[in-house]
Amino acid sequence: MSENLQCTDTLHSRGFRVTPQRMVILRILQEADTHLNPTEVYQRAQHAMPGLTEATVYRTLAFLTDQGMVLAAHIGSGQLVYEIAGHAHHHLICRACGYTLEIEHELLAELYRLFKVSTGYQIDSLHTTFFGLCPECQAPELNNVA
Amino acid sequence: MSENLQCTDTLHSRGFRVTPQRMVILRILQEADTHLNPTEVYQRAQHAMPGLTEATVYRTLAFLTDQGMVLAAHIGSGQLVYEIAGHAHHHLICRACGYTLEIEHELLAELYRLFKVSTGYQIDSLHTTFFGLCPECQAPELNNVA
DNA sequence: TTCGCTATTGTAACTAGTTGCAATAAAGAG
DNA sequence: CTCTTTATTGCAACTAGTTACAATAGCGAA
Repeated sequence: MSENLQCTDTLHSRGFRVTPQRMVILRILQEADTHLNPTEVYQRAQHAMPGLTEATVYRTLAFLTDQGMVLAAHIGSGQLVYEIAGHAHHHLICRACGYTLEIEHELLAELYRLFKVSTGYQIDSLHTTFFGLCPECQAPELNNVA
Repeated sequence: MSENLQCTDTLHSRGFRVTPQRMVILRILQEADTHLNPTEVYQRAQHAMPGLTEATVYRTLAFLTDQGMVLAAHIGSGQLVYEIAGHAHHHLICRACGYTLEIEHELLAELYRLFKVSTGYQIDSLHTTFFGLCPECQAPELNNVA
């Protein structure tokens, strides 16, 4: 609830409007414990607000991402998913079983400093995705000899 | 040319067919000095092979990516681009001007080792994209005081 | 070389995502 | 409370990307 109030203030102070559509979509992302793709957001929003269109969902997600209230990430080939902007974190996704692990941003902070020093680029990706194999899915390929 | 022969052998040895469509698309990616999106690949392919369809371009790019001959990367919101698989590298993209810098994989190797130790995940992303601000685009926001 | 198997392509219909524009409604002024 | 401004929405048409299925064509076998 307090998060919603905070978002309301932020929007007001930046000259944007607080609309029920935006509040519904923010609420959905806050209550989700994981990332959602636009269609999932749309489906959940239908319950709270049957008239809401998919175009508005796409536009609102992009808008909230621009405002830094929501983080967008790519998972798999082309799928964009969204998540409420909380603690900065990144994803390790197993490309075999799809299991997703969150890692703290602090693990990448040193890398970002290295980028800054060696290239001048100030990186601010807060939601980077890395693909690989989780421990379970490495096993069949490596340990089946014995 | 020798790269094409190598790809031919690889496809044969894995039981896949060597088709003119695949060769054309591989050639285009080899001759491009940068990454291309599917539409750009399609347009260039039209010259060499007018009958080629866009569906085949999408399918072939996904296929070549699966085979490890081509690398796919996300740039911007939802755009997937492709690049011939050569040296492993990653991208730093300026979200203000869009300028893209390549960085060697070696810079991320230590991070991957850290992932492996702390989570067990064996990361193999060879084409990760980081967003931020390039040195020129940082200037107006930071240095305009004096 | 010819044949047969089947991976691959092209077609066309489909789903996903975007955008222009008129209608609506948030929010400040009176 | 009412009016005015204009950001935002819904609609509908659009572009981008995917997929089912029949036709085509690699390529190994004879």
